[in-house]
Amino acid sequence: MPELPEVEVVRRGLERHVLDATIVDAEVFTGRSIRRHLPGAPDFVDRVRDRTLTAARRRGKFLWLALDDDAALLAHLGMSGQLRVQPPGTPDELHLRIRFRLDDGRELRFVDQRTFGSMAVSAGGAILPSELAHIAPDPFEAGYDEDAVVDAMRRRRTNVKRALLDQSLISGVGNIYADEALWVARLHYARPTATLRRAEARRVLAAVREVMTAALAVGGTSFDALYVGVDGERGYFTRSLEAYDRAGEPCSRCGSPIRRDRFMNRSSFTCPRCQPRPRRPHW
DNA sequence: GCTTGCGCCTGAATGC
DNA sequence: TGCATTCAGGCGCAAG
Repeated sequence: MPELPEVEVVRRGLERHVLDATIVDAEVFTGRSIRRHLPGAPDFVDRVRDRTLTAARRRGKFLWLALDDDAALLAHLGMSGQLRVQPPGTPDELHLRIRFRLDDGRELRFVDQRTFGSMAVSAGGAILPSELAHIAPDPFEAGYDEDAVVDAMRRRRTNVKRALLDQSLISGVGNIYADEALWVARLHYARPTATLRRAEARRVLAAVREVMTAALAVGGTSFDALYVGVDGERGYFTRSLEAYDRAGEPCSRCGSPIRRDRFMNRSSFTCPRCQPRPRRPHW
């Protein structure tokens, strides 16, 4: 379940291992994995063949490799996607979806069990692929304007967790870091955004940056050598989580058992004492 | 125009 | 033991 910190780790790995490499050929094994590349697999392969990778960039959970013709090889890892750089002769992974052969014999591989992830080639999108026009800047981008996010959030007629997960408002936050940030900020997920005081909105956005920065500091040390990837088992969320997936365990602040609710068709974890459910009406 | 809900997908975990 | 069901999650799009 890669969110922004995990995707950033992958981006850094790509920057380190495949920059300046040239793709000599590609194979698409699963059409669904390039469903966002509307012209289809033969076109996808044509557009990456003989292209040199000139930069590795990211916005929120999307990342892309700039190509030397100003196009971009765009990737979203979805829930289970991995990008791996493998030496020649490495056996194919069970869920290998796309293979890129590099000019030095290594392969860049897109591996994705659940196929919620995808890749595409965006023409002329080396700086910012047009597919990402509707994705808001993430909290670590130069163009991120936290005051503007505070204002936009308070104008929404929704609740604070839904707002955090809305990639058109702020990008890179998924279910896990949303719960962690809300715990740090002591806000309940169902709190209507329209009732947030400015200071509360600022508090939760600061918490988003805080939990992601901490995760990145740990995640950045978990990957090395000849592969870059998000490993579902290890390296990911080895850092201690305060709320997410801790149902029944004591809150580290007050000792109350963490509670799990079904919310928005997904799990939400809160401390019932530190994050009391908003009374309504709430002004 | 904005908000909400669903479908996509596979393997692990759980239930009977 | 074995089969069936539930769950996990982000995104895009349709419906409200």
